[in-house]
Amino acid sequence: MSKIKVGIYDEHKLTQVGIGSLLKSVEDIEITLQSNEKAHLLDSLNSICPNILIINLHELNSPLINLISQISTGYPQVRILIVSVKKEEDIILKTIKAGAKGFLSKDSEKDELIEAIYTLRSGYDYYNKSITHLLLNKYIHQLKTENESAGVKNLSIREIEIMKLWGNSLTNKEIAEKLYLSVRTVETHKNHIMQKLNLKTSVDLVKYGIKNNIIEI
Amino acid sequence: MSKIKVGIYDEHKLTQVGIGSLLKSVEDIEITLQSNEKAHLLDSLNSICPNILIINLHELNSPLINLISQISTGYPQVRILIVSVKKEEDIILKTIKAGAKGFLSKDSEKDELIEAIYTLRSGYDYYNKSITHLLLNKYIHQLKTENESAGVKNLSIREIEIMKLWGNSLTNKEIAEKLYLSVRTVETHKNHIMQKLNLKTSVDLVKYGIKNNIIEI
DNA sequence: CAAATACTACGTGAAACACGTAATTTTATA
DNA sequence: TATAAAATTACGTGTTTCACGTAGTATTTG
Repeated sequence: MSKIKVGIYDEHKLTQVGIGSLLKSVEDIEITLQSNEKAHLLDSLNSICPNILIINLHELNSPLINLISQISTGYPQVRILIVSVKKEEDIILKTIKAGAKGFLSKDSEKDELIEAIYTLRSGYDYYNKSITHLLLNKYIHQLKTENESAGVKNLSIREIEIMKLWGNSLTNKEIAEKLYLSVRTVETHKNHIMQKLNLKTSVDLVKYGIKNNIIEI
Repeated sequence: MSKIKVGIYDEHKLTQVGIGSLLKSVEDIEITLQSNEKAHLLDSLNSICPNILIINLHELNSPLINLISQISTGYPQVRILIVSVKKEEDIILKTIKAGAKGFLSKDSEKDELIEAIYTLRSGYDYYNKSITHLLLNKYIHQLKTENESAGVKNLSIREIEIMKLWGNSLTNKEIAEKLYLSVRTVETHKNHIMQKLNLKTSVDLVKYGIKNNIIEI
């Protein structure tokens, strides 16, 4: 097999060099792209297409998240590996959601970095141990305590109230009567809900409600 | 530190002995309780309180799930480790939800069993690698997007087919197009479904579908 | 073979939904 | 505090879905 083409993106030159030199000594790996500037990176990706793009994450800001999702959708062959000092849950989740295929914390060993690269190369995702733990715990926690509605905050109290009644199999008319509203108002609230949550069908709304513990299954 | 007190519960005596003899040779572990009968186990827990209770899982039935949650709530100091031939997702999830703190599949090595025991002893949860993968994948998948699955009884094949598509947020029109039917036929099928299941609203239908694994949440 | 079930489809009226407009009130924020 | 933003209420209009009935044509089954 030919060498694994690795790109490195790092907004700080110094640390970029660090990762670069770490990988230089590895037989199967060749660094084909190094960049510390967004525009330059995107430009380069058009001509040079690495198998793995290591993004050295210092601070997670929305431009960077944007960059990740831009690359992961625009260049799906390029698999993104995040290397990050910080390993807060929400950083990891955001990068994964944005399309990163792997996540290493900075305290990882060189061996692990290489293992991660190989793993990504072979099509799997890679998350290092501490992160695996983090994700697992979060997931398990979610499994165990099926409670609070977190991201539901965008909905107003009234909207949630109506959603609950509706999720309890009441018709619009019944909801209207119970809340002393016109049926049209109930409809309007539901329209707003659908718009806010960007849902297409009421099936989606039921699912959303269940997932967010607004609707009892 | 004193020895780790391990209990073994196994509805089949033969396999119980297997695990027991495996652990007998381990210095730090002492088997303080062995049982193959629910009532006996619960009774014993009142006098003997092991640190770890290994439950050898052959078949997951609701009495067993009940037992797990009973122990995990009634005797929180006893940390439950499931050893199971089967490693289907839903079995794992159910045991975790019920309060198991660890899960090993039967193809695990002795070393892993011991590692699991130590890990549980020190207060952490333990899930073996293949399971970790499973959970992680499920979680990550959940983070990224969603999909579909297989069904149940009363309903005809066609009806389930339509229910699935509908549960996947297709409109009647889209379903009709996909299956080369008239929209009226799709409606008729849905009417039949509602009648058969004796459901009042489509909210109920979504819930039914989810509960019966026809609709993926 | 008869009976039941499945699959197809239409008619009709009611309910729900999509999308827009809009007045009033409450809440945030510059 | 003035003003913008969001929440709550409601209607108009056209489309889609739902409830309930009818019905012809398979297919399965006792």
